[in-house]
Amino acid sequence: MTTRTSRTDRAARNDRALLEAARAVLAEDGAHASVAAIAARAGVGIGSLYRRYRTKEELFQRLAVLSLEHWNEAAEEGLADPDPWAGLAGFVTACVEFGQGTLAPIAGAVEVSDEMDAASRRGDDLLDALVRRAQDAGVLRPDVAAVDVALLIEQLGRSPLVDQLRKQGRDDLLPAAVRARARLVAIALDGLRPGAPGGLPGDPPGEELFTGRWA
Amino acid sequence: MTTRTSRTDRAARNDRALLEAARAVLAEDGAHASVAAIAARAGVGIGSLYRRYRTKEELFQRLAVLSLEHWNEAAEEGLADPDPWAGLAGFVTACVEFGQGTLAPIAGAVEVSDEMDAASRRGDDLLDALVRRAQDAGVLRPDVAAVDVALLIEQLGRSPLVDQLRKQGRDDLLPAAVRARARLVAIALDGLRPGAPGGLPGDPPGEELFTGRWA
DNA sequence: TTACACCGGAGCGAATCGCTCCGCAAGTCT
DNA sequence: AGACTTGCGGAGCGATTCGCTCCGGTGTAA
Repeated sequence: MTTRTSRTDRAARNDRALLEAARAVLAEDGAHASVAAIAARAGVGIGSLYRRYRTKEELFQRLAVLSLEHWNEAAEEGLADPDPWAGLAGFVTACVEFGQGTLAPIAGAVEVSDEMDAASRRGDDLLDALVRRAQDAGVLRPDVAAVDVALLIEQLGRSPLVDQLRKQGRDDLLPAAVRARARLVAIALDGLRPGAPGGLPGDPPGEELFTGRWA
Repeated sequence: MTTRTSRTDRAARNDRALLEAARAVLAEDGAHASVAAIAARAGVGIGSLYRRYRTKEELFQRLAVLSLEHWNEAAEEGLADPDPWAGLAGFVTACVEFGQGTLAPIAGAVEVSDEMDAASRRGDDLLDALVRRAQDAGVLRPDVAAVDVALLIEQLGRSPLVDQLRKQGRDDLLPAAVRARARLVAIALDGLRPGAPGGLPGDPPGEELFTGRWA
């Protein structure tokens, strides 16, 4: 049997491909990523891109919303885990693997909508809850602040390890790079557990440092 | 008394300013950093830049050499420390604060000279010694490889926390960003100490993943 | 004062940018 | 089946930015 692909099916698939391509190109090229590069990677014409998103900014804004939504969903899944440590660790891992932080280059460029602002505040609250629950259970060192965890995710989530290799066409090394990043995450997570000999230097930084807030 | 500045003094100062500016702009703008931006930040005319470095590539190559030299000097200082842990921790801290890893965007672009190749291999050996000494002393978890430490430095050394804020002109937040980064380094270092409940996932990755090798 | 080494930046051609517009292929209706 | 309609792809637009050259101006040394 031959499966017919309707026009709307095709449009939806193009949209998904565009968003995924945009994330990849943005991670590789930074804030100056061109729409031509995004369309090419998605296997889509420039015209199709501009029918779906009227400007480059509109596409980037959509991307930011998706990023915030993923953050919040991952945090909710973490809170649903009965084990406080596993919940926090799973959240951090999910965010790093998703590439949370690869959008940082455009954080100051896109205009913040009300929707983004609300999602961002909700993400703050969810992370706070995740951190406080782990600390109350005694499985997270008490001197780390929620913003420390957020910055850790942002820092490890943008991955030269993965994105840059892909840009250079070294696709053969990609699986190794993903494994290497997982090891770094494991090291950082171990550093978050209680029992460290010394405390953290300085006071916790202000929340405004975290570009992932988009607000 | 008025201090006379000779022509050669001025030239030397311009050269230092150019290199520092190049590092800063490269960290902020990525691989597509323009020579105009570098010259402007250095407070120097484009003409002066092109008298000292005949092409953009030549400037970037010089930058890579400086980066390798700093790595090796920091590693030697670490080995000179009688305390194996303090030596390793100091090395990591020095490399992160120097911004080792901010040059990663151009790692695949500049041509590798024999000088760079030799310095790179020497850097590998120094790091190996640093890691092995700490593990033999029992102050570094045995399941981390030297390349894990190298990747950690590269990942934390490129600092959106610092560079991106500077690009956005938020100089007021810079000290806070530096402190925040120091806290992340402290967390990661604690994760490198022995006594973690679980081991690291997967095998240590191959050395070829570390772009800082420049070879 | 004269001579000149060095500096700064206007401006070159080439490349790339975001974006528009239209010819064409492929589902949908009669 | 044939006409209609919808959405796709990419050539090409003006504007911008790129790396780099080249020369008039500036300030030091003699």
